[in-house]
Parts: sequence; structure tokens; C-alpha cells
Amino acid sequence: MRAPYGLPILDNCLICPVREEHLFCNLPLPAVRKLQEIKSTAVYPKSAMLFIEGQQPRGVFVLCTGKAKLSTSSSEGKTIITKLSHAGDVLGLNATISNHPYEVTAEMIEPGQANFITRDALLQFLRENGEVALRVAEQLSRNYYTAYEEIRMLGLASSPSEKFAKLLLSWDPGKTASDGSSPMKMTLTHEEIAEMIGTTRETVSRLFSDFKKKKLLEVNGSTLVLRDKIALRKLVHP
Amino acid sequence: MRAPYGLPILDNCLICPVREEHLFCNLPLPAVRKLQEIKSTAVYPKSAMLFIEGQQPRGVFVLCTGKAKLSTSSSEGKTIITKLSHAGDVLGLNATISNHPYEVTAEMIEPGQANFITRDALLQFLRENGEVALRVAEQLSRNYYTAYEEIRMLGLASSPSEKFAKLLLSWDPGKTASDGSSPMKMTLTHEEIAEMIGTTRETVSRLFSDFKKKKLLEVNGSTLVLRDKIALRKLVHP
DNA sequence: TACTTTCTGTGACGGTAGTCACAGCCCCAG
DNA sequence: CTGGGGCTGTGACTACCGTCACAGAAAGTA
Repeated sequence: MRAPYGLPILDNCLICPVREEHLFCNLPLPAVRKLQEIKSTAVYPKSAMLFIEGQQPRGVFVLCTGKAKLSTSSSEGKTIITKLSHAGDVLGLNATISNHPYEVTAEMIEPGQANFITRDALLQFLRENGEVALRVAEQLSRNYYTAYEEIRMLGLASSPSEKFAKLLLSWDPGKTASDGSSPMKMTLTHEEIAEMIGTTRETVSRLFSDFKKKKLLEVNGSTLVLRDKIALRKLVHP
Repeated sequence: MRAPYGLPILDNCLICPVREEHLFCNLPLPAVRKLQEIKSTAVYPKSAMLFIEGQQPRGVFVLCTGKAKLSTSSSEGKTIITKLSHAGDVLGLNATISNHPYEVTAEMIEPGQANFITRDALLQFLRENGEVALRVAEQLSRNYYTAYEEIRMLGLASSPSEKFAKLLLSWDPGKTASDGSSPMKMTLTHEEIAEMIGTTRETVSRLFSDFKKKKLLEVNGSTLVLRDKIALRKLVHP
């Protein structure tokens, strides 16, 4: 089975596709059946918008594969990216539950597949499955803490280099090689990184140059290696 | 009945003390009784800390009178105020529900009275009163949107003057006098205003001077009057 | 392969707002 | 009423970073 954009469709992607802490994980069988019934799966190309800031909430998206960025913009076109979402993340939950407009725009930055559940179907489902409603509350709470992290990032860090170092460390997978370095894939453009830390593209370019010169990191193609995490941490907590 | 600090204790303050949209408003009688039973009321002086960022959550505070500021600090002592709370607000709900440490510090900036409900008692109460649990979810969602506003404030506004204008307008009670002006009480110091918009005390001082010179506002003692809200709005959306 | 678009690196320049310093003010406590 | 501690106003200085401009690299497209 093959979808447009050359991506295979994962048929059972709703149930714990990747991570065990998934919102809809380990549910009793009838609930799983019901979910399978009310979800609809689609494949999205790069740059596809799942939903746009200010729209009335239609429902939630459960990301199966691919990556998405969540962003919010000012009337003058300035944009900040507040979160990168990966497989397993639930997008649009807050707006859907509270029936406020979506507070962010969700755009695919890597092509992927997502399950969509309409608001009505989800609310009905939650009413019939109290234990899932509880998980929703927990998820909302987690979203809140994530937002707070963003506030601290934007409000408390004084310089772009501090925020940049913080961002790099937050990407660190933790699997450190024997020499203390951490290789990882980097799919974002400098422009997008700038939108994550509230600065300009040029400044990000200069930060990369600067950090390379100081042997804090290396870039080989799309692979990013943190060379000196201790120094990076010192930048975050000067 | 009189408490320390010369403040009268309001006996029935738990139930809809001020605002109808209060979390514990309009509950069935048994629930109200139970609440009266599990709450404990106390009076707090100015500068009292209800809870501190990083503490394990002990429970929630329902503010009856007085005002509190919620703030978060970096390790180097930089502080941002994320919210001002008034009578009727519930403080510490997120931490208490999710059992994460308090994400902010709550400090009284005007002396007042608050009801405290321990975490255990609250959770028990919620388990027995499903409809209140739903309201808690809504409150969490509202908190989330407030946090998002803060993110937009910090991340999208480019200049301190823009943020300052935005803050002033957010204080506007809406009750406009015939000449378009809006008088209000101002209890915050310049330092605190600076912490709300992520700048320095000196810059706030200069902003006040500047805005006065441009006839955007007037200050008489502790009364603040917005003189030209249209111009202020133009600063926010240039 | 050639062509277009997007992304990246870097220089020059200037304004903004942060920092430091200090003086005057206000308000409360004694 | 008088002192002192916290506020507020303002000046001088300057570093940092945003803006503009452009050239070269990379990546996608035909």
C-alpha cells in the first residue's frame, strides 16, 4: 500500500506507533476498536499545514511519522517556533478540548503520516472512556509545562548565544560517545533556528561560525556534533 | 473577627467571593459543604510567599482578597513576572494536579486572604465530584492560553516600548471615560513592570517619561491614566 | 545537464537598550 | 520630625545585535 509522495502507509499506526507514553497507548480493546473506527489517516508532504493559528478547532492530529513545527506569528509577520513535534505527539489537543481557536500553526517539516480525529468524535470518545480523559488532563498539564519552558527560554536568557547553547543542549540525545561528543541529525534551516530562539538568521549563522571556531560543535553535512557540552552548559549558566 | 495586619477575615470567601466564573462557583450544596470542611483560611501580609518555584506541590490557594504576583527566576537571579493574580484566582493548580514542582513563585503584593486546600484533600474531592474535575480541566486549559500569551509577548514584540504599550492596554479596565481616557490604580514598581516585559528598571523609567511627553498617559500619585489608547494600539501593531 | 530557488556566510553600519553612576524623592519607622 | 531605605529620574557610554547588501553554495526541478 502506497500513498502519494512515495510514502508507505502504516496501517496500525494509531496504537503506540513509537513511544509507550503515547496518549492512546495501552487502552482496553474496545477503546482501541472505537479509536480505529473514528480516526482517519492521511499522508502529508513537507510544508503541509495541519492547522493554522486562529482557526476554529476541527480536531486533533496524532503524528505517526514525520516531523512538524508549531509556530505562532505576529501581525507584522514575525514568527516564533514554539515546539518541534515527533511521531507519537498529539497536535491541537488544547484547542480541541477547550474549543478555543488553534493557538499555533502546525506545519510538516518532514513528510509524514497522521491520524485525524474530529472534535465531536473525540469528545464523545472521552465521555465514554473516563480513563482516557484523565490522560488528556495529564497531557494538557505537560503542554503547559512545555509552554513554561519556552517562557523561561525567551524571558530569562539574556543573549542569543545563551539561547542557542540551550537549544543545542535540549537537542542532545544523551547518548554520549566515549569522547564526550554527541552526533545528531539537523534538519532545520538557520532561519528556523532563529525563529526558535527569537533572533535573526544572520545571527544564527554567526553563532554557528563562532561556536565552530571555539570547538564547541562541528557540522558535517546535516550531521551536527556537540564537541564540548561542558562549555555549552557554562554558556547557559554563566 | 479580625486577623493580624488589621484585615477582617471574610468567612464565606470560598464560595464565589468575587467573580462568577470562579472555579468553585455554583456547586451543589454537598460539594460546597465538603469544600468548607477541607479548606483552611489564612491572612498573608505583603511580600508573603504562598509557594516557591521548585517546591513539591502542597496544594492550591484560592485568593479571596489581595493580589499576588507569579514569577520565575533564572539561576543568575534574573526574574520574570508571568502573571498578576486577583481575588478569585486559583494558584498552584497545575503543579498540584500533575504533582510536578511549582513552576512559579507566588508572592503577595497586596496583603490579603486565601483559602488553602491540600493536594490530597483536593484530589479526593475531585474524585468524588466529577463535574468539578471538568472545571479543573478547563482552568488548566485557560492557564495554558495565558502562558501562550506570555510567549507571544516575549517572543514576538520587538521593542520594549511595544511590550510596554501592550501591557498598559492589557491593564485597561475597558470602562472608558467620555474623553477616551482610562484611569486605573498602579501598585507595581518600575522594577516589577520591567520584570513583566523583560527589560530593565531604567528602561521602564524612560518609557514612562517618553510616553508622558507624547501625551500617551498621565500619572498622578498611584493613579495611571491612559490618554491616547489609539496611539498605544498603534505602537503594539506598528 | 542547466536553471532556479533557497539557504548560508560575511562585511559594514547604526540604533537601541543595557550598564553604571549618582542625585533627588517619597514614605514609613522610630 | 528626622533618618534611612527603597524607589525614581536621567546622563554618559558602549556593546551587541538587527538591518541591509551581496556573493557563493546547495538543493531541488525540468
